[in-house]
Amino acid sequence: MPAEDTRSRLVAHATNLFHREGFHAVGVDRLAADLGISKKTLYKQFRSKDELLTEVLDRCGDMAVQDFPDESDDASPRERLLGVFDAQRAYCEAPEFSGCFFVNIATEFRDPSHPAVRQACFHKSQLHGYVRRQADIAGAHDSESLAEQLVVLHTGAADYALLTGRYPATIRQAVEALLDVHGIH
Amino acid sequence: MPAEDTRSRLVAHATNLFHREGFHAVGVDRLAADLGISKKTLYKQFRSKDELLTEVLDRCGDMAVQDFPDESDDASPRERLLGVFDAQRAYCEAPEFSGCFFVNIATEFRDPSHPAVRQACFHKSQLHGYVRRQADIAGAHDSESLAEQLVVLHTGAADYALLTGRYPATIRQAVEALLDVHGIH
DNA sequence: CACCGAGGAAACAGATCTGTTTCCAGTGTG
DNA sequence: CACACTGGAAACAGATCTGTTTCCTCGGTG
Repeated sequence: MPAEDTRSRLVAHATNLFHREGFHAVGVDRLAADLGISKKTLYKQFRSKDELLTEVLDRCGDMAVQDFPDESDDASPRERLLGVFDAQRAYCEAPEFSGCFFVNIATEFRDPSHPAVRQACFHKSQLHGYVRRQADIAGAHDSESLAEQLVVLHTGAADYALLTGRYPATIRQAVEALLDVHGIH
Repeated sequence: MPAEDTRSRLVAHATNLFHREGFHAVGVDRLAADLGISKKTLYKQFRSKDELLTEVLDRCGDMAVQDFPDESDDASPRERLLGVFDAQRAYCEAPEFSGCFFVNIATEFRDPSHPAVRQACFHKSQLHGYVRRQADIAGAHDSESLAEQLVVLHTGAADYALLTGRYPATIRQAVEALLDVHGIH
């Protein structure tokens, strides 16, 4: 098997396990065994487990943004913003859902200077920017506040789904109420 | 020093450290050393580190409810519900704030049957019940939905404060919008 | 066939944790 | 003083992790 395949299979599997069980809970022995390779091979691809995590975080950061509705389609800003939460709902209702990956990893590494925590902040800021752009297009009078409010709702909804096992059904109503208040129709 | 003092000092200190750095990141050696006692004494008070965590969680569960505005005072339900977020704001802006303790610990123990995770759910359900009671008193037409929405906002606000280092200033406006929608004036 | 390199299996080193045990110093009491 | 008890310091056992190394097997190539 080509080395690149081994590398990407490692990143993919590590993403799953780190997300579902946590970075510290998953040992490199298990990662290697699951993929039918030896630790020797793993450490030839990545200098350390931390380097593997960095690659995992980079990959997830890229993927998360793709879940936002395409800004070049012909939907209205309101529809796009509601679409963010529809996409999140689908994400949270998947059987393997286990919380926001970035928040989970950031909780494990409390140190704010750790790359994992910084990546989590960056992801939130990407959502923030997306909301602001949509709100500005729609002529909202305070897109900054709306963005903050929707980011809070977005984060809270994932937590709620994780703790209760059910995505909060009334989120959509709450989002619509906030969009109405900010004049986005 | 009386044994009871040692016990409660242990619980208090463990609460701080488990909250700020995580359960697994804080060893019993350090806990004992910080308090100037030996591990022997610690293990005479608690059979295991897990038993200490159980006591910590019980104590925090009791304390968290006390942060909700007293239901027997003469404030209106709307004022009480806004007061929940004012109290949270003060909590999040304290220098030692490091996220919702229950969510943090629950994230460490992914197993939903673990007492820590159950305690986290219980705490959220207590907030849910509080909101519902206030909403029902105020004659809301759908107190269940409002409770869900405010719990999501509440959880998300703590996450936001943890990740960004700043409590979301526009939460109050969002809460007021939702209260308005549900007919609570 | 002879050789060589890639990679698996597993031992190993070193660190770090929980929980136990040993030893000893200090203290209160007869 | 003699004795018993408390609790600190530290060694220890056993587990678990990361990362390294050793040994061996197997497949490709001259």
